[in-house]
Amino acid sequence: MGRGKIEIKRIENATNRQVTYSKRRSGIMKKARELTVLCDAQVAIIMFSSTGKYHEFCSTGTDIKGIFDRYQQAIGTSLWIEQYENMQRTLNHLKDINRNLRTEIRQRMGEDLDALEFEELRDLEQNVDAALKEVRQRKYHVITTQTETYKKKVRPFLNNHYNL
Amino acid sequence: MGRGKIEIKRIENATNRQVTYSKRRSGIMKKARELTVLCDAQVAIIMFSSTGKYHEFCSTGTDIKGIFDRYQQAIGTSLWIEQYENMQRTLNHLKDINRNLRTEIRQRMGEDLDALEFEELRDLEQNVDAALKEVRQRKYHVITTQTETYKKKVRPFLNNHYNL
DNA sequence: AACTATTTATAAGA
DNA sequence: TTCTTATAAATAGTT
Repeated sequence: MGRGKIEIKRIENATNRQVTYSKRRSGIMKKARELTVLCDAQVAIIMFSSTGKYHEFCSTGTDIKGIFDRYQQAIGTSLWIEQYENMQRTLNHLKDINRNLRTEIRQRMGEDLDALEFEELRDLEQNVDAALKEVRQRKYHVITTQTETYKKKVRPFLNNHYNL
Repeated sequence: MGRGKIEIKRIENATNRQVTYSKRRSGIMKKARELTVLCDAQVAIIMFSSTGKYHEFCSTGTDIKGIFDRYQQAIGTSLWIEQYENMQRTLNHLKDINRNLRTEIRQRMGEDLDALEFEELRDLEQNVDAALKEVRQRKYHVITTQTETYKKKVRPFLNNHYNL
């Protein structure tokens, strides 16, 4: 398509090569844009010229990263997707655990007891009662053996910074 | 270019859309191949049709990953490392929280008290003592108001599955 | 899948 | 570089 037919092989003249690159690049980008609109497709294009300059195209509603993510899922060879999803699962698991732990602590502080049934309350009572005895015993032990001055450090029982 | 001019907007007929996608896709791929040869360029293309099928093009001498790596270097910022490191930080933070919460619970159970100093023990004792009163009060409340039969559900106080 | 009338892209020239 | 234009190439509608 042009004044003459050309052979598809490397253009040796550097200037011509750059001009052709520029023209054909914009041609491909236009075609890509049309394809995404006409056919409701997602397209990502990355180009590097022989001089090292890069250009990209990406269909609207996503980005290069999004399309590459999808690509990796499609071919199954997830280079980092798998690791990412693993982490996401672990993260959610940890959040669940932390929520449970905080509930446990609140109940051990005598809060949020409405959700507990009688048998649970009975177990909790016995458990807290036993704990209280342990703490008192330990406190007595400290009083009778410890001689140094105590630091003023305050323990953060269920402080706000425990929440993520 | 065809029997008639078309408007660049989504083709509503699904069959036509697929046919056009197929034709134009091969057109773009051909153009991309020609560009890489004529202009000695590197090109990567990823496409997803509206039906979810994917196709790719990549210039010879490299691969999709290679071009995306180069792209990331070109734009100077890794698209994925950042997100990954963010997650890693969040994960470690959650693990710290989790560890603190479990320590708190153990101490509220009267375990691992050796690390506590006198004032901490005194606070803990008061706290557990107050909690015990709350639990007893609640248990009494349940006994005197609840009439239904209690389910046999066992609460998992600090069960193993709390650990990650 | 093929065909072909048209539109579109572009090579070479200005 | 940007514009022009003759010609090659792509493709929309059809079979």
